[in-house]
Amino acid sequence: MAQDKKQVEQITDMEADFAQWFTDVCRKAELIDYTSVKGMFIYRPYGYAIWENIQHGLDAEFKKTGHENVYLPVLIPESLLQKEKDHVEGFAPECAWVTMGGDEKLEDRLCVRPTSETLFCEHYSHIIHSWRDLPKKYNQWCSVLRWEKTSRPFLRHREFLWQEGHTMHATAQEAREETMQMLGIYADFCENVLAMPVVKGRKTDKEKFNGAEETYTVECMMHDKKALQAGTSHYFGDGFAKAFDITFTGKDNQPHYPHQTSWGVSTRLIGGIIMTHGDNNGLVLPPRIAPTQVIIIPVAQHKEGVIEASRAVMERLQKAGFRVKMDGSDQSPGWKFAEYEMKGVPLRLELGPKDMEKNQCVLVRRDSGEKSFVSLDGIEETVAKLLDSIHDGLYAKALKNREENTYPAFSLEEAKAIQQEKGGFIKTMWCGDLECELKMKDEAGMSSRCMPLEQEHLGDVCPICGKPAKHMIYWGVAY
RNA sequence: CGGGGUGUGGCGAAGUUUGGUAUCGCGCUUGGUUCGGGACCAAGAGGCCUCGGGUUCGAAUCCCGACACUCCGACCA
Repeated sequence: MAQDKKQVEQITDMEADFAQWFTDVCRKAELIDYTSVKGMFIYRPYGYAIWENIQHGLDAEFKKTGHENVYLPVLIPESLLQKEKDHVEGFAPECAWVTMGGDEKLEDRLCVRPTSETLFCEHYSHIIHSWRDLPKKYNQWCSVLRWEKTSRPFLRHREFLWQEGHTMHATAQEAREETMQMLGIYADFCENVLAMPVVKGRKTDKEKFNGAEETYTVECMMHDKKALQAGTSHYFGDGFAKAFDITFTGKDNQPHYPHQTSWGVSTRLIGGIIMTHGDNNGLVLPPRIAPTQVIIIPVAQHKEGVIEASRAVMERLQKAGFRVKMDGSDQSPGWKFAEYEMKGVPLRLELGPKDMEKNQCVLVRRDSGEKSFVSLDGIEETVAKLLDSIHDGLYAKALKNREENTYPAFSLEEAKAIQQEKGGFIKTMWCGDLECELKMKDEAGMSSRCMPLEQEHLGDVCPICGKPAKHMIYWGVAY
């Protein structure tokens, strides 16, 4: 069945209204529900299951690289938050405050954590004394609160789920290596598990994290050509250590400040998955993250043996390690086809009386709609191959979208024209001055995305001011 | 935070201009027939019309206010 044919009428076409399409998918695929508090969303079982799979995958990578999970409190005293000047300036405007305990007013009001650098620093100041105590490589899975003015499912919540890694190292070099290692883990995860190609790069001073020396990012292009920052990794130097008075005694018996990193990804990744792979029939999930990889639909299930045969196939596939479900409800087959397409299940397996006679089943890919009749002998291998092929196809399609919508520009006018006519990423040279960055924002409506680690030489001068260029940089409209 | 739009059973809407018993489609429940692309027939259940004030004999409808959703900006690692 051709995939360009729209089969789910409940979802707005993405070409007609991308924002409405996104909201429709979030709701119709049963990922999310709204609550009576603005910007606060319920992750429904299917949506939360995607997050759990992200957690399992990333957590395993964190553990492999020597990180330990911890849990810190949800409340931060204002006095603690204020110790690092840039940090408090960045976050104070979007903090939610606890000012009452029961019916008593609190002397030092408490901020609901927007991020936990300050708490980690306080804790590290207690437990780091000697070079033998380093490195400390902690990670926390939790939710954070930011009082955003506008909110959208997955992309901007007032409360969202994330992980925040916070590490302390004896040397700057080791901390820098950690920063880059974690950026690499995020990039690999996005590409190999979520099928989302990324651009790895460094943020400009304007865009970097408040209090960081350097911020690195993995940037993705969504289907509507807008940019989404999928993950971020910061090198802090010893700025926080100084502000929080964290010192250790080195092998030289002298006091030293440790060097710090932090890094995180959030449930925004789910928004990225939706906007990278989704189509007009709804969600399209990359197989390695899909809560259900194969949905089995028994056809004419009242006929003798159909349910039993379907269940047998399900059990075989489950035994082979796939996440498989069978829908034996009394909805019509057509209803079920539409339902699981909307929910983005990568592979549908149909099994009816005709198939049973021939010892076969029907497999339908969610990404292309391609249908094949395959033998039940060796079904495990067939499914494995198809799921890998779907992953590769999704990745290739997303990469093609990014490549076809990335343009070099050699003047501000050209950048502006490309942005207005085509959108997408624009790459230029850049002198490094904030003034030029602001000009690009004001005149072309684009913010800097990153200075990619893989630099290209597009020229010698900054196209905005004409001064000598220091970097190649990506620009775009971002979520 | 500024500007626009919207708020009526679970969902989508009509009704608001011109105040007078709450409508439709889908979904839901039960029974039956169906079953390879959102099946059909029959009988049912379900509504503080977002919330709070006001005007009126009477408000979904008019007036004032609040809240939420949504779009465009600003802001936002």
